[in-house]
Amino acid sequence: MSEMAENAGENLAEQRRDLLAWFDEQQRDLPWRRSREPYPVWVSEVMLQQTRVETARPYFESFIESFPSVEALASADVEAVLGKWSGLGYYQRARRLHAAARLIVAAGGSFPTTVEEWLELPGVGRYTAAAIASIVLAVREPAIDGNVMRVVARLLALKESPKKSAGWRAIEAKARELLDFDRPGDSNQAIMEIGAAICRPRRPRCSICPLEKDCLAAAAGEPERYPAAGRKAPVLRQRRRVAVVESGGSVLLFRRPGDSARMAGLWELPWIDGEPKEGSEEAFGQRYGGRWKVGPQRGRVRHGVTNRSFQIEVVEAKLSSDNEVAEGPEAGWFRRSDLAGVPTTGLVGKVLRLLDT
DNA sequence: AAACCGGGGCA
DNA sequence: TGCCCAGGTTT
Repeated sequence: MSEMAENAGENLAEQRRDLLAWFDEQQRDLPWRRSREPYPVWVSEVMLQQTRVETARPYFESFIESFPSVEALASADVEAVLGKWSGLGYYQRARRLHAAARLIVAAGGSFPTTVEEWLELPGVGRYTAAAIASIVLAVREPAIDGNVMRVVARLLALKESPKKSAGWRAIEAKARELLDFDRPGDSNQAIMEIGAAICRPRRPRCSICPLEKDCLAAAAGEPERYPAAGRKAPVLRQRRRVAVVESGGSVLLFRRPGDSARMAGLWELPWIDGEPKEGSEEAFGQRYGGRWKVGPQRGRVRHGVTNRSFQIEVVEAKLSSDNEVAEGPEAGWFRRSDLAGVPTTGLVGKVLRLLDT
């Protein structure tokens, strides 16, 4: 072995040690880190898809309490699962988690034992499969999420965008090198945690980073320059009017069709699209049935998803007769205090919170 | 590869 | 308001 290659190998071994030493000392106490059982690790990884740790934490504890095992999850009604997920967003994750639980139980109740088997489950992509397999099975597979992408792009001072295949391959190779041979799951979690706590998108705290001496971006004094930005899609703006119909302490919600492309089967507030103008009473009537009387505006909320931004006007409304809405989509009256276990869209909670203030 | 998924939190 | 987050799936 040449001297240079030998040094590189020693540096790598040192980086792995530094990473684990930092993790052993600084890792957060998170509920899903209390065991390495596949079920809680799997649930946590799905909840953490596109979701911050502190947001997911209370949902995880409540979810595990309601569905303590894969058997409990599989035998639960999908409605109950969605109800516990309500407020977390991206509800397809809950549907896929539930469907995967039924697949696992139907196949005998044992969890996958390889990355490839995990990948076959709905809702488990290459990130999640690698994360679970490294934590539960000690498989040496890099779990590359947005945090890892940023940390490694900075370590390498990577010129290419990680969203291009060349850039992504470079990140994957480096991330793999950083994994300990005995504790790859802790290595993966350590890089992610550094991304969240130290190697932040803006104002990274390089001086307390265990990898600072190995980081080319830090050495160049411009860590924020990485990762190289890809093309950003323009945000589409759209106006919407949402109606709150209250009667006897209950609010009127409608159920989205079960085969709907988005938010299938969730309960939502009645809405119509377009510029707010006269005539929206007819539009509500056409969409939901009944004769509508639209009252005063109660406020505005913004509801953004990925590359879409809804500007929503919240109005009060009344119906001349409750049973007239039976013509439209499935309708239901819900007491505000009972909504906790009901699978509603995120917007329902947002609008009702607005009315409380 | 790119679009889409119709979330949520924070500066 | 823009940006980011422990991404997955479809086209």
